Amino acid sequence: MRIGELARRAGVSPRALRYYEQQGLIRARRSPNGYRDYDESDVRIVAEIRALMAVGFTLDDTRPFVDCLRSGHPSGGSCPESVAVYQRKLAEIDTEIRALLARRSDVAAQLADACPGCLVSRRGEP
Amino acid sequence: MRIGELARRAGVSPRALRYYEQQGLIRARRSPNGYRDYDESDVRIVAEIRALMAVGFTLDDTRPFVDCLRSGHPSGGSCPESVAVYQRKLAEIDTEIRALLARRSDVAAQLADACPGCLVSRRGEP
DNA sequence: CTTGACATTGACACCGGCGTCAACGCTTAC
DNA sequence: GTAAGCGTTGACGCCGGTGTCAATGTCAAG
Repeated sequence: MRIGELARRAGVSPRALRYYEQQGLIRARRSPNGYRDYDESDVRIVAEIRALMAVGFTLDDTRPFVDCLRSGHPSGGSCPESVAVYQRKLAEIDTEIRALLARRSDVAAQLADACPGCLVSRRGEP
Repeated sequence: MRIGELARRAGVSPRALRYYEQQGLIRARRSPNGYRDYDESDVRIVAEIRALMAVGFTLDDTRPFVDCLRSGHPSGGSCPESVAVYQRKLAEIDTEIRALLARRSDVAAQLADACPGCLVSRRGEP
C-alpha cells in the first residue's frame, strides 16, 4: 500500500504520515521506485496514533502505544509503558483543569472587583 | 523614566515592553537621544497588562483595559468593553474546562478499556 | 508521446510572547 | 581615552503538527 491509500484509510494527510515517520513513529519499506510501502498493520498503528491525539496526546506520547501494537499486542494500551502514559496524562489533565478553575475564579474576582454587579449568576459554569 | 527602570518597576523585560509597543499597547515619548521616555502612568498600564496575562489573557485581550486606563478610569476593568472581554474570557475558560473534562473521561475510558483494573480510584480528580 | 495522478525530498509559514544575539550609539565615571 | 552600563533597531529561534509550494521522478491510460 502506498502513502496515499494509507492516508485515506487512516484519515490523515500524506504529509502527516511522512512527519510521523520522520519522528520515528512509523516505518515504511520502500518499493524499487522509492515509494513508501505500507501494510495492513500500519493502518491500525496510525489509527491508534490519531485516537490518542484526538484526546490531547502529543505525538511523542503515542510512542509506547505504537511500540506495544508492533510487539504483537492486540491493544496499544495494554503494555505497562502505555498505562504509565495514560496515568501521566490523566494527572496532567487534572492539573490543567485545576489551573483553569483557579484562573476562572481569578477572572471572576477581577470582574467583581472592577464592576460590582456585572457578575450575575450565569449558566455554563462548570 | 527610561525603559530599564519601567521594566524593573513593572517586573517585565525591556524586550517585552518593546514588544507591547510594537503591538500598539503602550506608547513612549522619545528623549532627544532617541531613548524611550515613560511616565508614572505607564507603570500602572503595564501592571494591568501583566495582571491580565497572569490569568490567561492574550496581549490583544488586554487592549480595552489599557484604553480604559488611559481614558482616565481608575480601573482598567470598569469600561463596558473591558467587561465584555471579561465575560468572553469566562465563557472561553468554561468551554476549555468542559473540553478538558470530556478529554479526561475519554482517556479514562480508553485506559479502562485497554487495562481493566488499572483505573483505581485516585486522588486529584477534579 | 502526452497527460494526469500519484510519488519523492526540501524548505518556508503559522501562532504568541518573548529570549537572545549582533552591531551599533549615548552617557557617565575614572 | 576608555570601559561599563545603559539605550537603539533588526533578525533569528522556539514549540507542534501540519499546510503548502517547488522542483522533480514514476507509472498507467489514452
